[in-house]
Amino acid sequence: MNANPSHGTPVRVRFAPSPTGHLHIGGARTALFNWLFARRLGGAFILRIEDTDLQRSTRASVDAIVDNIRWLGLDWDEGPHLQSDRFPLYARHAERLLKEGKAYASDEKRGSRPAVILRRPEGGIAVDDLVHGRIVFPADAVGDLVLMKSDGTPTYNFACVVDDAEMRITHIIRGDDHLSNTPKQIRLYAALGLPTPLFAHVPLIMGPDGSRLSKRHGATSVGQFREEGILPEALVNFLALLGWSPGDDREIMTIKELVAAFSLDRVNKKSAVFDTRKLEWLNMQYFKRKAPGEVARMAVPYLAAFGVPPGAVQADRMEAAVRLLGERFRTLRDLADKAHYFFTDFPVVDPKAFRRHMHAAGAGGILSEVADRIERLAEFTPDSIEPVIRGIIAARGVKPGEVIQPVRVAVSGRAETPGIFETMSLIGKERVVARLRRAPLLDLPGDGPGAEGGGA
RNA sequence: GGCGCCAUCGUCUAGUCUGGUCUAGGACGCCGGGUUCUCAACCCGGUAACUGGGGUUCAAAUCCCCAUGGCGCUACCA
Repeated sequence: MNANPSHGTPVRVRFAPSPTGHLHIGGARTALFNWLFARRLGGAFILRIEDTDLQRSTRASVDAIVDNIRWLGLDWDEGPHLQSDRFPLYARHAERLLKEGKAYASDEKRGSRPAVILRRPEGGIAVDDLVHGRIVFPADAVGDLVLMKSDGTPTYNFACVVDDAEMRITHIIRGDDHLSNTPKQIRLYAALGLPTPLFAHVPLIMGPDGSRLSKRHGATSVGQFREEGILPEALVNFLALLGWSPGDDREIMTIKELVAAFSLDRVNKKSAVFDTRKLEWLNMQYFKRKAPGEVARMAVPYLAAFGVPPGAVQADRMEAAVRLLGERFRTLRDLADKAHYFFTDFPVVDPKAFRRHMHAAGAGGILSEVADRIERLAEFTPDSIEPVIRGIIAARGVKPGEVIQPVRVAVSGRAETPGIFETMSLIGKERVVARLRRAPLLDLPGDGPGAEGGGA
């Protein structure tokens, strides 16, 4: 049924999003599979924008999608072609089908002209899908098919088939949601007298509740993960593992390794649930493999959301903060949140941490003692700070945490930070002392009873 | 409703095509322990799955049928 491009024929695949919104995670995965397939086989990856729906398509969406595909590192060999530039082509093919009697003009008057409709096929249609195998559709599964709408624009199925044929696409790799379109399209290739490409329908990506991934599941666009500070290589790696696996136990794979290992016959049939936690874990794995200086540079723009404008970030200080934080962050946004207090006069204070450690008996006294003793230090290094704190712990005969935790909260605003001596040292003596002195005076909202609902 | 697709730990998956080597492997998460100034990381240990029922066979996660469930499509949207 399907044309079978011989081994010598160069592979040509395409990604054809419709520019009615952002680049969806499912679309990105489809683009990635197409790209991996093309690169693995030395073929061409073509970008085509399906903007036949003039009402819903926007220029901004085209730009955003293209930008995010580039960000993912998926370079294309041709395009982006816009279907809206190709309307005469579709009209020409429709005209031909009309002349040949394969299509008829609708007698229903809806727009300025009659719609062009393809006559229903005689028998059933079989699809030989590269991931599903042979699928047979009964004859009545395909009815008459509108090709050109009354407004003169082509329908999706028609424009798609004309373009895939014109662009000599050899393999159509797309989501399972297009499976039921396939018999219609095969029917169209036949009517057009054009060779039918091979099809590979990849499983859909679902939300945690098992329904198709959509906005209500939270972040679902590539742009949103980008804004969170997910690395493109981590997202690519993660997406590659959704519906495909290399067949061994490898999970952390570079783009190069993915290209080398990719094949359509290892693509799953079952839809996959998108697990943000595993994506974040993978993201951290990529941070671990990067130089702290590079991570620091990437994180600078994210600091703004925590009150630190890019101009206020000293590069060496940020790099030191990244080294100190180690593996304590999973996204760039997360890193910025955990590093902001190295750059501000005072930290954003977590009320829970404050309540827990600052209200402990003697906390105020401890903080002022630490401030007094530390202020006299000539050198403000981890090695000079530690004996002072240890000395106070010993003199009071308390557990280390009873001193260190109040200090940690006063100095960073939170109950978890890297080692306290290193943290204090990097923040700097002046700011540390000021924070220790101010903390006991703080009166945090949400602190007292009834403060929770007190808006008005 | 009709048509189609799919079905292994909570999640991603290996194993299914080419039945035995699977008392079903790995990873995320979760739980416990170690380390420790907190958290993270790390190390050790643990939890947890072949949807159900019928066949076929000496033997079924693997092959066949039915049921059930989930999802998709059912537009002059894409």
